[in-house]
Amino acid sequence: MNAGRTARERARAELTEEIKGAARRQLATVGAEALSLRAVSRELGMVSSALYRYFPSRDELLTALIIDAYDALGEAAEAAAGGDDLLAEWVAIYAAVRDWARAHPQEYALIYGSPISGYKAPQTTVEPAIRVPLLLLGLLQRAQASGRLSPPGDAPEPSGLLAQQTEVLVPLAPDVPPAVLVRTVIVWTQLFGMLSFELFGQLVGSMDPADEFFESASRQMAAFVGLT
Amino acid sequence: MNAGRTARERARAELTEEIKGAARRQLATVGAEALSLRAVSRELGMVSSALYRYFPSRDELLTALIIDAYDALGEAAEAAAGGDDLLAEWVAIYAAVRDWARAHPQEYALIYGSPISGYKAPQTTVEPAIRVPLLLLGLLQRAQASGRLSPPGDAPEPSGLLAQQTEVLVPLAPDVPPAVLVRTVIVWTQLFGMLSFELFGQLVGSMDPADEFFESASRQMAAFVGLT
DNA sequence: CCTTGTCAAGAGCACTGCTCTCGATTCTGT
DNA sequence: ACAGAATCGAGAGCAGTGCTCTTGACAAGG
Repeated sequence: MNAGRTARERARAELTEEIKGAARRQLATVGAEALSLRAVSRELGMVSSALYRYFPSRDELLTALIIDAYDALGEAAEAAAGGDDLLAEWVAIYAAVRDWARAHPQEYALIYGSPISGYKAPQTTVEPAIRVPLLLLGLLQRAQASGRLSPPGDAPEPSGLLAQQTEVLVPLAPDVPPAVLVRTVIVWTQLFGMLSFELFGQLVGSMDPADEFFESASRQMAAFVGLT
Repeated sequence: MNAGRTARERARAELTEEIKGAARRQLATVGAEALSLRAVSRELGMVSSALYRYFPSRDELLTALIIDAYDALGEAAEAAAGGDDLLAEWVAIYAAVRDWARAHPQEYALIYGSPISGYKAPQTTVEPAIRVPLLLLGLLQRAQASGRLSPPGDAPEPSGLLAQQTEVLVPLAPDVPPAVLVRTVIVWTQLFGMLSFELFGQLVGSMDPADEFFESASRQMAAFVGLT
């Protein structure tokens, strides 16, 4: 693990982690757009310009934080997977995603909120970003393999461009019928839409606190994709 | 309409609008968090401190823009309503919401993106914020009244706290059964989750462009709430 | 040992939101 | 019609920001 060769390299790796830690701590209190390199450097007892030895710009620091956040969320979700009851697993994944998001609202906003102005997400963020939908898709694939997936009869077959786009998802869950793949995307957008509404305050006054609504939604969405 | 009494008041109202216009224009290019009072004042050929005669702070300006955005979106959605075919109306509302959002991505991000750091939405934003869900709910109420609503049999009855929260929605659509009210909230979160994913780049690589996916989702969500 | 690369520090640039003061203008009550 | 009050834009200034460039100290490898 700690195979940093020279003392310099080890010191550099450690300091890089410390910077991210301080940045994450500040992120949690003031939010992403108010993240200040100078404040981070103050917390670490160094001068702001020294940070640029480790991150060439504020955006690069944000990118590192974004990737870390996607990975943390992905790990939290994957930790909730497993077990024999697929429906219980589905509901547990929903709950784990929500728990992580509520525990790290600013990091959630960083990855699912409005894009930072002038900031273009590099390709490296794509892979960690799709861990959760991939997890759901994998669950459905296992369900299909074990005969626990009953595609609802009213799920329309995708056609045209939509069918073409659905093709891309087939390798990820070869046995899941296309109609269910489309529904999985719908369900995926519903999950994070619901979460964003809760965290960003759109539900205040109606479904807040959203515990029971969230659980009900997770079960209804499971039924929607045919998971029983 | 233009009943500003004194010349001062008329000038003030006009300038207030001009400031919002310039701010909106800047918003569209640089985004919300990079909206600069000084840049707005420069565009208007005045000094930055003068803006504080019209908006006590940057946040107040943002609040005004937020309310305007909610209202613009609400109007766009309401303009798509009407007609005799309720299902077509439902799909048209979805399309209108999407069209507005894609035409005004920064204003959309302003209201449905991550909350601005340190900014607390005042109560005045609530009413314009719920115009779209209210529109959908009203449509379902009309559908129920004309017997066009067939609540799916598998829609679970809300219980406990969820049932209690659903009560709040009953006055808005008295004839719509509680199970459908819960589903309407689910559908509402799906709509804006899907839209946020498209606009914020989460769908790139899978369902982008999302035209066909969006239409399919709108129809499947209509069926989900029982609209035929 | 001694060159080479890396490091933190500091000064400085252009920008931000916001406050305060200062005259000038406009409105309002008499 | 005129005096006092309210409102206006302009300007200077404060504390903060991201970022760049230069300088001198230190460690790594030949």
